Amino acid sequence: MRASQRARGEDVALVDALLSADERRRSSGVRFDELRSEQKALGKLIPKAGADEKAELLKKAGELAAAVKAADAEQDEAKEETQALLLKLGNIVHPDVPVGGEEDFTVLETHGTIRDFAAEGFAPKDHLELGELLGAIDVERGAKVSGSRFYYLTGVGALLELALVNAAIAQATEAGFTPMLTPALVRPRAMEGTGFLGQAAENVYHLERDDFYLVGTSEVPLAAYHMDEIVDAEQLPLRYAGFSPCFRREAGTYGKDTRGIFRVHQFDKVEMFSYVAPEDAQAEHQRLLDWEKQWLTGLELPFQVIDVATGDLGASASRKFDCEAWIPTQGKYRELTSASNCDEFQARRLSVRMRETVDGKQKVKPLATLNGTLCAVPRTIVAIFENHQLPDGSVRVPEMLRPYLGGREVLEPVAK
RNA sequence: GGAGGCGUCGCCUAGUCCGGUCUAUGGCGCCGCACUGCUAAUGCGGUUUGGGUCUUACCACCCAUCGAGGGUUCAAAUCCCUCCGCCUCCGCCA
Repeated sequence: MRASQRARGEDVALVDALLSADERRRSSGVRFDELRSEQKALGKLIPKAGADEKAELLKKAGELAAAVKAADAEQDEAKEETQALLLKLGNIVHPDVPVGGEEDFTVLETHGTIRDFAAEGFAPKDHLELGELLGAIDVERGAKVSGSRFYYLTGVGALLELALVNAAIAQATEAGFTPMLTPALVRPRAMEGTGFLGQAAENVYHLERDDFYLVGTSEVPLAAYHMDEIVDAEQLPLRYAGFSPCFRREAGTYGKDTRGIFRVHQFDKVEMFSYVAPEDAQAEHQRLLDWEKQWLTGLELPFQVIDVATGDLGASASRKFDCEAWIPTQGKYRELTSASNCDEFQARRLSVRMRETVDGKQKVKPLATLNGTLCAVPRTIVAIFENHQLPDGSVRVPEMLRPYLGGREVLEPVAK
């Protein structure tokens, strides 16, 4: 069930059931084809037949029709079972992924320098305290209006979000991504195909009356963008930078990260999404990670890159690299971005395929999809506030961001 | 929200009233070949997608596919139902 078990091959029973259901699907399909062929041949004779001959033929045709119907029903049933089993099966985990739970990740790289606040002679304030001093974050009214884990970004906080989003979209566009504004409400098929209705389902908002799901990331509408399409190999890679609100129920996180805006029910995010040939997926995964590193480096944040362990992978990723920024008041690295290689998992479920020519023959096969966070706004704000704070509660604006904030170099506390 | 129209194998399109002759028409585009200094033009042939059987491979054949799913029937692009999408008009609205 868990990814760590998948890695050790404990889904063997599921795979066996899947294979046998698929074989049943195939064999009943063959039988259906044969019966149908017979039926068609007989059907051609009927209009031409004489009166007495006709009665005989109609009787035979009636029997054949019943047999066809039965074979068809069996085929449908086997197909359904195959599909149901397939949807239960998680992606195959990359062999290099560390086995274990959330804490069993491997640190791949460390970047930047952690500030020594003691040496600087002051104790760092946490992001909420800073946010309130700057007039940037209002969680009290967020809770009044919408409940816990909701917030307002106000004044310079709102400007900072817009600056971050613009900077992120600019970087992605520069790298060749097509900017996309996506739907935040999707149909069940998009949600299921992307892999969010499995063990992640409890964290998804659902609008029962209209049977819409609120997306937790623009990965969903971007993955489903080419649903049921066949893409020419020459068009790959297709790269999209989506910007959308993200909604997460955060079930089972009571008491976790309750302060401030680190973990919230609604936030905005710029997400990178790639469609590539399967053989190019690993290289693309690395590229997505590189773009994330470029982004965090530009924001002058100290961070580490981890190889997420099997138990924390989710259903759709075969491998996941997270970039975790240092959060001074927590004394640890926390996830800011996440790059997943889904291989053909999502493409199979959403029926996105590629057409390539091999030895002069056209071949259609599933392609690979990958996604990576560029900027999840609230967490990025948390990291910027805490890492770039000054003794008086001001926050230094990283140089890269200044053009997007009207040249502002420092955010300063406002009088209450 | 109300009323009406529409959805055919890349694009356009015939066929749907009246079920079997649809193995889905024609044009455009595209691919191949021929012809021609080159190009163009012309002629001939090919050109939905998926699955399967057979095969070293090529080929050949079978089944499904006329927006999707169901139903009626010996037989459905064609008749009936549900759903999805698009268009027009009305209402409401940022």
